Amino acid sequence: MWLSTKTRYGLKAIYEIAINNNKPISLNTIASKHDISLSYLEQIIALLKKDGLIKSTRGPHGGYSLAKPPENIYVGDIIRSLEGSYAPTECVEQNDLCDQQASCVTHYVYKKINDSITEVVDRMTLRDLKDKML
Amino acid sequence: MWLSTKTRYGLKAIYEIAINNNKPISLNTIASKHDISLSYLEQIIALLKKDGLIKSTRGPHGGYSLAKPPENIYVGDIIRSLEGSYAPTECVEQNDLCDQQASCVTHYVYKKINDSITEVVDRMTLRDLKDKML
DNA sequence: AGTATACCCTATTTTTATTGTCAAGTAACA
DNA sequence: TGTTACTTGACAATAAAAATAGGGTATACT
Repeated sequence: MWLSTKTRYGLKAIYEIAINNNKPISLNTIASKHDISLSYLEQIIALLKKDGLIKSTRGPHGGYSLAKPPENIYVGDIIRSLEGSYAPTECVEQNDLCDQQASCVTHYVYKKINDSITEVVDRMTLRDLKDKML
Repeated sequence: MWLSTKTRYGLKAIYEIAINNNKPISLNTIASKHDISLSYLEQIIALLKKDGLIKSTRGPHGGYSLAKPPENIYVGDIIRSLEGSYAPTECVEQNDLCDQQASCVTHYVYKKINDSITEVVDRMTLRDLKDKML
């Protein structure tokens, strides 16, 4: 299991935000529904906000809502925001780490894996997920 | 970076074994070539042996060689032997962990990712890697 | 027989990252 | 003007990964 709780909680959270249809939803609501500590959820949600995927409304009846239409928010964006990277190795995400990439057979394997994950997550949007569950 | 050094070192090692063409190669040779501690490499290689991917020859001129033809050894087998699992979440590898899989949108995402990795690693054999680098 | 080589096994330590908790704020709005 | 809710930063607990250490056993070649 290589996805951290940050990503797992965060993905659930942004999906909750998405299905709330533009009405702000409070972290308290999400935290109690999914049994996550509020403090921890605050840290997680801050990542998604920093990367411009969600926006916040303060005060009573405030909360979080999507910063753009769900069809423009890719699962890949969400995972990269929360997890940082889903690359199986550093040499795949950081090209200058090793100068033998061209002749490195293991790098070839890792790149194939990374590409196949990208293929999945950068084709899938929050709109797709919403539609799927209706 | 979610693949452990176990997998990274181990994959390099079994590839070295594979390109040595049935002649046993010692761990000392591999360890010094790739700058890995011998003790650590021993632990790693033991996993591959336990799972029947390589075999050992003791004594002088001994070492490790493939237990079967390279076209019958899949990269998926190697990674599963070394890493245990490449599933992004537990709920993907262990079905009885959560009873809401059918209606769980995040499970859907994780399963898609897992399937795409399987697609890559269970199509790739050590023969393919050898051929690629010739 | 003796010795060097190389595999074999288990325990322990070090290091690092994850997973949270806690506390003290700031902003918005009814 | 008080309540709701977001914001920030420090830090502790835990678990896993990464590596070290040190003993042993089998085998080939003098």
